[in-house]
Amino acid sequence: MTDTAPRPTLEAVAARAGVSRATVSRVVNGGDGVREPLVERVRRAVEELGYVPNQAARSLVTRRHDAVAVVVAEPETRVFADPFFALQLRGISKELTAHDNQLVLLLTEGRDDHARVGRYLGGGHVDGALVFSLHLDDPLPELIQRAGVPTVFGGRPGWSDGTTDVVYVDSDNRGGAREAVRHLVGLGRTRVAHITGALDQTSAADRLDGYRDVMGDADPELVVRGDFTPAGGERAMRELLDRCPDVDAVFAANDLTASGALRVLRERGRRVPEDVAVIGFDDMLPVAEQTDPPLTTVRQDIEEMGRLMARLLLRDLDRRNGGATPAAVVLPTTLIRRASA
Amino acid sequence: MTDTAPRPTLEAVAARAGVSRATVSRVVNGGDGVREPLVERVRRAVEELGYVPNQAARSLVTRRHDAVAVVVAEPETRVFADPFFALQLRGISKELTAHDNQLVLLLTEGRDDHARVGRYLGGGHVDGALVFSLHLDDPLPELIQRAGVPTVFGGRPGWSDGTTDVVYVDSDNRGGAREAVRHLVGLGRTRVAHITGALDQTSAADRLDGYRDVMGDADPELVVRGDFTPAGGERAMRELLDRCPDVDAVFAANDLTASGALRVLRERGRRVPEDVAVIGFDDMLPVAEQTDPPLTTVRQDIEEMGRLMARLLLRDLDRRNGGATPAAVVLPTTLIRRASA
DNA sequence: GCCCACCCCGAGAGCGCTCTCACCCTGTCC
DNA sequence: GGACAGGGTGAGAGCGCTCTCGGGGTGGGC
Repeated sequence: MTDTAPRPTLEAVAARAGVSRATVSRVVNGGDGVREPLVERVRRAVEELGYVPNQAARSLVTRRHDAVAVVVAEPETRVFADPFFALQLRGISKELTAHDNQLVLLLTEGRDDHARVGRYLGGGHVDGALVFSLHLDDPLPELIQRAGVPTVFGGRPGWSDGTTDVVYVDSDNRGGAREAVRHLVGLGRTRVAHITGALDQTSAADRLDGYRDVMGDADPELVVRGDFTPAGGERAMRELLDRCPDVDAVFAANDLTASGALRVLRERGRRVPEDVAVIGFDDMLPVAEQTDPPLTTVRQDIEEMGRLMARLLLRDLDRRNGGATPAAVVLPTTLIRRASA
Repeated sequence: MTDTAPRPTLEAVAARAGVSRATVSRVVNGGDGVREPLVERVRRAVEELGYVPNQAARSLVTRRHDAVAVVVAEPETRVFADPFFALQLRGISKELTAHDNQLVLLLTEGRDDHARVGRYLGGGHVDGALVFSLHLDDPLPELIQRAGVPTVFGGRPGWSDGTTDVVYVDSDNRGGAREAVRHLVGLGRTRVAHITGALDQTSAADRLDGYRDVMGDADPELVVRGDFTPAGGERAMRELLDRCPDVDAVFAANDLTASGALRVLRERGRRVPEDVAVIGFDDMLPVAEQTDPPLTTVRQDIEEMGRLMARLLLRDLDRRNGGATPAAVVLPTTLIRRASA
């Protein structure tokens, strides 16, 4: 079954078409500078023999791999608990295959893996890397920077405060948060609270900043730490109700957090949205649509983020071909109105 | 920043260590048959120069790539709506990196992509493939079979009815379903219904079979078609309540379906589990733990499935080294008791 | 003390491809 | 009609590695 039929080489195709290896190579790579009849003959020979170029041999001389690594630093399983990652991956995949690039997936498990990833990226197996760096103190980005591989980050890396020329794609967390909080205020709510995400992640910090942009530092009691999980949302909501029983709106750092908050509100007999309006973030469908009531939330186009990351990286790799130097991109968000606010 | 420092070659290391290329190669690949002092010298030279083998050059001669493709056929977004896929990927990744293999991810979008995948796999870029074949009529498996690449499937492929020697890893859908239904019967329920999954998938068919193993064909009215989605679960539950108002238990094909069913039950004023007991399948955490009441469900060790797939494939690739021919593996499931049944 | 076996190591031939360079052939201009 | 472009094609080198094979050194047995 697994008979290893010796795959035809360029040589074989050349022989069959009655031309030189060089000509076959030219045809296979686009056919520029080869006269039509010859092109045709070579094409036929390729077809008949079922020739497929040997990528290893090609890379050996071109020093290109047409492959990019996707690095997902994943100390916690959170990444896997939502479809965020999968959607982004999908966007990346689409864009990469559209440009005949392969996607090499690198999942890291704990610190020990960092060295391995660094070695791999430095090892010149891929032309570039797409990196999801979630935490402020993640040593991975630096390792990668050192490896000298062109890289695009998913989400603003914690250490990139305008100075360095790091390329990343992020959604407008701050702006989205502002819109959500403004919506709550527009509803006439005056005691608008915020349950934060894990603040060692830039997305959480940015959302908090957005909240503050609108609410100022009015009542610090209204800001409670969460951690992006439903359990964290429950805990925070309980604390909030104890501390500020008059709270009439909650902007949660993400939908998971919001779902936890909703549960506590119901448990304590607060009606949503009548007594307390709730807004989440992410528009994570299996959650946002299934909560009771369905969640008003801030949507980000996650798949587009992935696609964009890939596009920026490929552009960077093609820079020599006159492409512009890519810069960071921040995608807009949209408020999705459902029943909770 | 992206200075292309010419990476050191075997030649360079050899020169520095004062030995031949062959010796360096031997050391780099394990060091068998090289005397200790030399090994040491070479190691040092490698270290000092920061030598990393050129994978392309290596593959060119060994005809090995130490890379396997993971193919996810994904006509529908369902795959992405749950963490199933991500967990499996994680198991795969762990096992592969433990054996120094790379993971090349191939996501297919619609039928047109099949050809591309076939070409890629046939193109000898990877040593083997792990394929998630969800549907009975999926043409992908055949394409892959034809490509002659060693393959392990995730989930029993529809056409593999014992005859062919296809290798796959699946969980014991039928057995798990039996256990769930038996549990319901053990609770004293007599009108146990089943909301199926999308029956063009073997997992759904197997779960239905498991249900029938226990309930027989008693009352065909009690079996309603679902499609693995919450919406499908709602629809089916409504139909069920209309048709058989005396239903006192529901075994749903998965947790998403169960969550939809729960919503309808609450809406119609049926108490769970007092009036109607509900069991799901998958133990999909963000859903199963968040439903009201928390869902009793059948857990499968998804990450382990992934790990096992990778292990079987690697074993297959190593068969020449005396490893046994791998066969299909079916993993056990466990009933997780929460509040809904 | 000699021969043989065995173990290390180095030389060299490729793996399949790209790419430069030189050659040739056609056409054009004077 | 001859020289000169200029584009199309082929020859050949070389990318960095593995692996076979042969030579030389070492040790053991008689």
